[in-house]
Amino acid sequence: MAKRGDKKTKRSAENRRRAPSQARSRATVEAILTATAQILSREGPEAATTKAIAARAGVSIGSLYQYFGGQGEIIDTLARRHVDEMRAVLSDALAELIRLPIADAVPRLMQALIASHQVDPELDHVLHRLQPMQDGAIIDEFQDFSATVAAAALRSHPDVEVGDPELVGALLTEAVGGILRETLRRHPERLDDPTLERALCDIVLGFLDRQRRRAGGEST
Amino acid sequence: MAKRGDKKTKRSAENRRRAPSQARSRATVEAILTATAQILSREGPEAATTKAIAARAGVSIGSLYQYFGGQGEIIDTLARRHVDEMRAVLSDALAELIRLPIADAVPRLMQALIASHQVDPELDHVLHRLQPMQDGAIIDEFQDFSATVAAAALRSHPDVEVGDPELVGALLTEAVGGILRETLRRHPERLDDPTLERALCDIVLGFLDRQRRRAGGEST
Amino acid sequence: MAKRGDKKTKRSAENRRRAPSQARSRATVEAILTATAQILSREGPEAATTKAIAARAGVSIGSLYQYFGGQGEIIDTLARRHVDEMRAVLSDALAELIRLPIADAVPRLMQALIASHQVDPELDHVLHRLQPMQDGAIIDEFQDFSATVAAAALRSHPDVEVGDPELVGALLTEAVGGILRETLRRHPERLDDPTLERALCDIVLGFLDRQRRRAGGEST
Amino acid sequence: MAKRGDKKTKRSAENRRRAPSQARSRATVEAILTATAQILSREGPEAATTKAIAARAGVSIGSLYQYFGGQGEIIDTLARRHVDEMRAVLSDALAELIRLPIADAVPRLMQALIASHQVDPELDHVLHRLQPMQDGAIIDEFQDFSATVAAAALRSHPDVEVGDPELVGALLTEAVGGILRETLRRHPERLDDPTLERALCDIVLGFLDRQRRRAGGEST
DNA sequence: AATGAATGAGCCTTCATTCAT
DNA sequence: CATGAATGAAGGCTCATTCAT
Repeated sequence: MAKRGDKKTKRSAENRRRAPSQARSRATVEAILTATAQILSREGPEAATTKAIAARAGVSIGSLYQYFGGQGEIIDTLARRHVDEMRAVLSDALAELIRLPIADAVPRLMQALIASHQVDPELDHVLHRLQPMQDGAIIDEFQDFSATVAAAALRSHPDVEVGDPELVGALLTEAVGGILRETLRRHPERLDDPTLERALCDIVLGFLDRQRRRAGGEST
Repeated sequence: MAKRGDKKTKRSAENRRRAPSQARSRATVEAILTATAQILSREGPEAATTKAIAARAGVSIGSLYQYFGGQGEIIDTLARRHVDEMRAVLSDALAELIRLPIADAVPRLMQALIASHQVDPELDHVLHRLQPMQDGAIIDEFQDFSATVAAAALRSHPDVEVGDPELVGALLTEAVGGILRETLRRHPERLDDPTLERALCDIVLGFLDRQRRRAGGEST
Repeated sequence: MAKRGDKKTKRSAENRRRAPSQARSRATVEAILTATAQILSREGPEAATTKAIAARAGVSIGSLYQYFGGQGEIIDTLARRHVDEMRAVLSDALAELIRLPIADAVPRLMQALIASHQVDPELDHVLHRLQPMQDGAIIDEFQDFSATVAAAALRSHPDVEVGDPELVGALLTEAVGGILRETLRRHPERLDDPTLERALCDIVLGFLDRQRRRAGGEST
Repeated sequence: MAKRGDKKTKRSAENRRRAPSQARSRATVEAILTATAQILSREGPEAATTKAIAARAGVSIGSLYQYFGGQGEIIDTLARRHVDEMRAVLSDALAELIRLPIADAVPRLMQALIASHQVDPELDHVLHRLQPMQDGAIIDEFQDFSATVAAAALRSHPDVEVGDPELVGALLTEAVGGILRETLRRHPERLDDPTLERALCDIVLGFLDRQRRRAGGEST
């Protein structure tokens, strides 16, 4: 690896790869992505060389370039998939959230966030390290999505009063996300502890309590 | 970069460069560290090659190895300094925290955490990305320190009731740290908004409220 | 060069390049080995840098690592080939040696030793200089082989009486080898002088004479 | 090390060093040479960097260049000393050699050769590896000296008949030298075995026997 | 004289990418 | 389409030598 984001990439994005349409092609693309994900999470970013990816995928290095614009694109694609998976897990839990009172909705949301972070924590961590620092990193989309979801929930719940649902949604999901990522990285055993989920709920609900009180106090 | 944490580091304690004692030496060391910090925060980890560091520091590559065991050691030293600075900023605000009621102590603590995260946000972010997945990363020491400080505060305040001050301290600082780092990275303008600080306080105090209520409820 | 025998060699059996199978590959390998041999014998070990080898072989530096684990492995391979060649030349002359009386066998053996040392004297010399002080140097295998051959010859000839054929074989081949290498290195013109071969025979036969006499005298 | 004989040496021989005349200077020179010899024989040629030499000698790197034209000159000086020592050991045993009959002279000579090779076998070996390949290597002077001594002995002994004393002297000393160096390098334990010395004598005397017989036969 | 910080050419090796087969 | 040999820019590091102090 080690070269992502460098200026010396010689190939422009619109190069040669075709959209995989054949079954064979699709299988190759899958193999490449799976291989990359495995290497990335098991051996770390430095191990994810094109040679290693091709070897584990059981294809030739040339095939990598048949289907992807280069190493960076493989990782971007992987990031997109990973984010989509996390997003999907989160979405699944969202359907009836609106109808629940907030005290019930928050635990569900927390469970969903925990679940989505468990999709592939190592990969998630590696992708966070690998994505460019600039804005627009694919991996950041999950945080944005969570924030949006949270904001919508805050906005639609009549028993919640917050001044700026967008901001609050962002802050709360950043807080929860920060906790979850740190926990998964450094204290994965805590995930089995129901205390964690309860604490996450308390953070969110406690915050909303105070916001409500504050709003009430201000308006009185 | 891309090689930190590799297995092939072969420099032992013996042949490590001597601690600089002359004024000239110290200046060189400073130049190297400053140059590295600049490149790291402005151009990213990939740009921090030995050549680039030496060039920006205005010294020869050889001088890098006069004072550091290699590229990794430069970054480690930088990380240590950065963590120490952040820790110092946090510590400064800690003195009389114990005497204050929690509702006053928390805002102070939040201000201190905000201030410590402002020491060098870009560098902080890059160092977080540079850290290996395993435990023991230097940059993690700030989180550990914050957690310890928070735990001590929770423990020593009579108006706080939490079951596991260590865990709660860790979770709250992870939440706040997560928010701050994301905010600094993606929405730095929010820092000027007093809403942020208030929100952080609400998160912490709201959580403690609920913990207290829960504890009270359980014991009743 | 200068780095052979260092501790930092990190290439394990796993990631060693595959044995070349295609014709193109074999040609590249040959080119690399030939280039290395040439540089080694014409310009000395210091000149055998990877850059120089690749340049003379007409390949890129990367190709060196496609087929060899590194500079050291190229030289080891070369050494092995050289030793095998020398061994082959010596072996060819060995077939019917046993049936000849010792006075006829020794001249043949000397001729064979001379011939085997003429395979590539400069390379031989450089390889001797390159060898580490410890045991196990590839280049030493020729001496060991010669010693074994000589010991077998001594043991199987009824007109020879020596106490310790292994030791005597080793000493005589060391003597002859020492003479031949020095002669080739510093006085190559002497090789054309039939005196040399005669002298080598006289050394061996004279020594065996005395051993026989000593053995006879002792038993009488 | 590793750079001896390279073209890029920037300094010409007639550079700056003064002949050491003060006591202090002489001590420094000694320290440097001793340090170099130690490193060379104990740790091998790769370890003999100017830094290591200066460190072990307890002087600064600068001092190396005060007294020597560079690393190469240190080693050359060391080689000269080593050769001189070996030569001295050999010379000491030479005085009354001429008066002894050859059968008594040869054992003495062998003892002397063994003794001279024991002066510092490791250093001797390293110097052989380090000296340039071209003619005129300092380390070769011992062989030349031995050959000359041997030739003189052969010439002056009435009970010896050889056609070309110079050549024979060279060959015999090459043989003995080859045996001794190989023995010291690979089988140092054999030196304690009196068999070795006897074998060396037998080689020389056996050879001379045959030469005499040949000469006698030819003249008859 | 002595010191040792500074220099920088040069070394070995890696790895993303290309392209002939 | 697939292959993988070939490429070569770039990286980290070493070490003989210089020179200001």
